[in-house]
Amino acid sequence: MFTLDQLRGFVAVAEELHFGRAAQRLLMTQPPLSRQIQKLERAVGARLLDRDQRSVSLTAAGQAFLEDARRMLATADAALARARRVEAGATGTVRLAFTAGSALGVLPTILDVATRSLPDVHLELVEMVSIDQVRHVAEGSIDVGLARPPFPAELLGSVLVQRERLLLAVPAVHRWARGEGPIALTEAVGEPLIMYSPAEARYFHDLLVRLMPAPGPRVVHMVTQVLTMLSLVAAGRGVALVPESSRRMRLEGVAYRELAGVPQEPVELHLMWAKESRNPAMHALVEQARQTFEPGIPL
Amino acid sequence: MFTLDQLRGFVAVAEELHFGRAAQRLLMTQPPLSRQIQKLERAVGARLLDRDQRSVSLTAAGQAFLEDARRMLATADAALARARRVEAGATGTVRLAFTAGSALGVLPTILDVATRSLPDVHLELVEMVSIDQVRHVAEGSIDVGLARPPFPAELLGSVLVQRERLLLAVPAVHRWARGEGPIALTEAVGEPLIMYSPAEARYFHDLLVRLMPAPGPRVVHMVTQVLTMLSLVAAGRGVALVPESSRRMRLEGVAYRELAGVPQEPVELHLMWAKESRNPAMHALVEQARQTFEPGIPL
DNA sequence: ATGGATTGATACCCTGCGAGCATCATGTTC
DNA sequence: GAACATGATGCTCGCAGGGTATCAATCCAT
Repeated sequence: MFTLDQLRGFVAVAEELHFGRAAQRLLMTQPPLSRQIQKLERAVGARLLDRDQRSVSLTAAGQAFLEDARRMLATADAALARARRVEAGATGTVRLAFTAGSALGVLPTILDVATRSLPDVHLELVEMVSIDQVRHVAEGSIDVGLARPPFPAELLGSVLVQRERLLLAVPAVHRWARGEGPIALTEAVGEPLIMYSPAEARYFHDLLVRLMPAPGPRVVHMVTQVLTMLSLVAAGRGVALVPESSRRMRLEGVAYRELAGVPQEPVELHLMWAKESRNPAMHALVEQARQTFEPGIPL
Repeated sequence: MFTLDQLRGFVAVAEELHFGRAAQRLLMTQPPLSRQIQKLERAVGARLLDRDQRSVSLTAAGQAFLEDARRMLATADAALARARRVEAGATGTVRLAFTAGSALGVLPTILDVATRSLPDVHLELVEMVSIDQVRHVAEGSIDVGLARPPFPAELLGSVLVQRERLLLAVPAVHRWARGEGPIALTEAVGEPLIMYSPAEARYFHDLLVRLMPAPGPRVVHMVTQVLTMLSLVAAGRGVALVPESSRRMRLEGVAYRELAGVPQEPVELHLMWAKESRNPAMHALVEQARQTFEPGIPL
């Protein structure tokens, strides 16, 4: 088999059609170049150059081989550059998981930051609930997640990217739908409540259980998705506590009221990644996100 | 700069993920192989392999470089064969790219047509996803592609060679696996769905997004290859929508059902080439394909 | 805990590939 | 036919790269 140096020699001679000048261009003397070409022709098993003591020309086989040789050399250069860029984190692929809720809120910002500051990094998006994200990120099948706590801190790093209020969603036909101002949580628990499932939507479930005063509300449904929850509210099945960003869904038949008697912005969303991951593009993305969000979040 | 031998060494180690076995495969001992890789990494200027005393794995840069390395080695082999054929007086060569999916469907027919009507034209085959095909055909490093739309019409010509149905693939243990008759798409979206990646498998991704009714399915995985998709189905991770031809893979643990509520044959495959190419053998092949397929496709 | 097994990295040796220099063979030009 | 130009060949030598022996770190079984 031939070597890349032989290819470079061949391309130079094919372009100059002159061994001496080609050797000069390659910063070498003419004799080794001659032998390089001979060796290449033996390796290929075909005459590539016609040299008749006075001038050099390409054979048909040489013309065909020249194309391939140029292509190989170009690929070689490109491969170097590409590998270096990947290592520097300037290019590559990041697999990003997000919760359905974050698609309405902070995900567009993240995508914006990523495409602006890392234009050559390719993003693969997968929708996934928080606990599944934690598993996939820990396993390495996903690089970063937009998810809600808790995370196993020894494996995963995380940075807070969003805090938001909890609103009360009520049916449009409900007596509270037309009112103004906040409604006290103590008052709200008198209504039938649509609750989050403790398994798939553990974060919201636990958050609400912590906030609820002792007697506890009357739970009429347990669901996983905020969208399902709002559909049930619209159908008049009860009221629900939802993060403010879900208001952007603009669902027919649902009205929102502020809540009193709850912490100001209790709903957190984090960007989360495997600490020991060796995907430089992922680390670059996280760094960008950190710079964008970390100082900007009023705590 | 690196050498082809170093590339061969790297590819072997990347495939075996083990220096000893890779060295065995290359008919050499392990120490020089280790140094070959070190030298390659120095030449590239990036770590390509993570080796932690016990196991070897590819870095992100290594994954990117592996693709290029494989391409260079393949080009090297092809260049030898091509130069020899040209010297032997054989007429032309056509480099044909195909998607993994088309290998099961229309590719055999194309090969049949080509070898029957153009016996002296040599065909080089490369497997490649559609977007890569478009790039390579536009650049001229591939002559024709069997790919899915869209194509930039000002650069590339194309002709439809296949339309096929979309089937629902379900795990063999699923309750639908033993049934008969079509399943409505509206019913199917209730199941967890394995989806196509929007980047590498853009055609299928966009097609499914267009077909899906509003609430949207629960996407549990995003993959690029139909084979991966069917493996996940076989593993019981969810259901998938796949082109009918993939049925020929006969994967254990997967059952197929027809779909109702979708267009009859929504999956298209085209033969596609660079209009301004000067490869006569390529144009002859395209002409043959056009005659074979153009009238035969019932639209 | 401890000794053996596994695996990639190092030390050292040695062969041979390939570069340079000098020179040859052949063809062109005046 | 002499001077020149150009690619090929003979010879020498340095070093790239392969082999053997061995080390260092880790895993595993007892």
